[in-house]
Amino acid sequence: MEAVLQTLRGRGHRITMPRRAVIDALSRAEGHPTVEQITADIAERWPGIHLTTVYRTLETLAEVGVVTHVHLASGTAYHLADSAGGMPAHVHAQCRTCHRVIDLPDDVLDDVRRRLDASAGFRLDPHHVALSGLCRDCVEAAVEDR
Amino acid sequence: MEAVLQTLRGRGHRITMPRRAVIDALSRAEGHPTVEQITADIAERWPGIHLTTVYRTLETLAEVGVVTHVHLASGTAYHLADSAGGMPAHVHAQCRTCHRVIDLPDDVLDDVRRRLDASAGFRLDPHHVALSGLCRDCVEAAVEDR
DNA sequence: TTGCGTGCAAAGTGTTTGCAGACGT
DNA sequence: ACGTCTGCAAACACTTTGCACGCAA
Repeated sequence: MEAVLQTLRGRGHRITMPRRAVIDALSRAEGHPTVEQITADIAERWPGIHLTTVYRTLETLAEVGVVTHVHLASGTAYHLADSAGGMPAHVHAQCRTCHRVIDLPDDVLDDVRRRLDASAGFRLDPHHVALSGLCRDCVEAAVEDR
Repeated sequence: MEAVLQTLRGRGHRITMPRRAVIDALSRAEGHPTVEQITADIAERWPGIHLTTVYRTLETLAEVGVVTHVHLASGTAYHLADSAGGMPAHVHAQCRTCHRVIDLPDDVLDDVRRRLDASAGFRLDPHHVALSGLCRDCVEAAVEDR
């Protein structure tokens, strides 16, 4: 938390209540909160922080490199970067039925990445979008439905 | 085209001008058009077809299984399904700089899929979202910028 | 003739922008 | 005191919905 604030200040940004609030929310968040969820979480302890401000704050934090975002089928989710005390980098997968996000080992796409680079010159960024599919529970639920 | 119309009719749907127009647009489309692009393309030859109708038509065609969609970072793109005379199924990758969509062999994610199924019970759907990264041209452009 | 499908308008989402005032430095 | 940040309202892009009419079957 303090380290993140220092990074911010070092880059010429100011330390404000909304920024503390967002960083706080991200650091205590379990999974991969959306802007909506972050704002809701903040609202309980730091009332009056506007949704717009959360968007702008996340943008600033991303620019400075302390937050990362993933594109999910259901929207965009944020979390603290590894270097800022968040989870180590990992690949995301999302269930297209229940929308649960599953964290995968960071190297699951390494082979694919090598292959795409070699064959098409395409530099895969494994963290930027979530893979899509069905989680175990939803597969089982689908089977029971028959 | 005719085959697709038959499928539609067989499922109890009616054959209408907008539906012909959308199928026509999809079958002559080069890449992975968005709803916007499909509508624009249609507008030239079949004026007066409303954006709303294109959305609804695509929904119907998807329900019947003749069109497929991919979630790109920049929106949703559609194309005819393999079984409806479209391209064979393939994996998509999109450049996060120029937004170009690159088609990849359908099997690039097979290993990953097997691994996710075995380790987490997650059934990957390789076609539903596009992988993200940088295409060759944009990698080179980035290097030149230094 | 029946009722599905369409055009149009309007409402919904999720995100961004413009502006005046508040506040960190 | 300066200039960045914030709250608010409004604009925005994309997608969905309600409704009355028109047309496929």
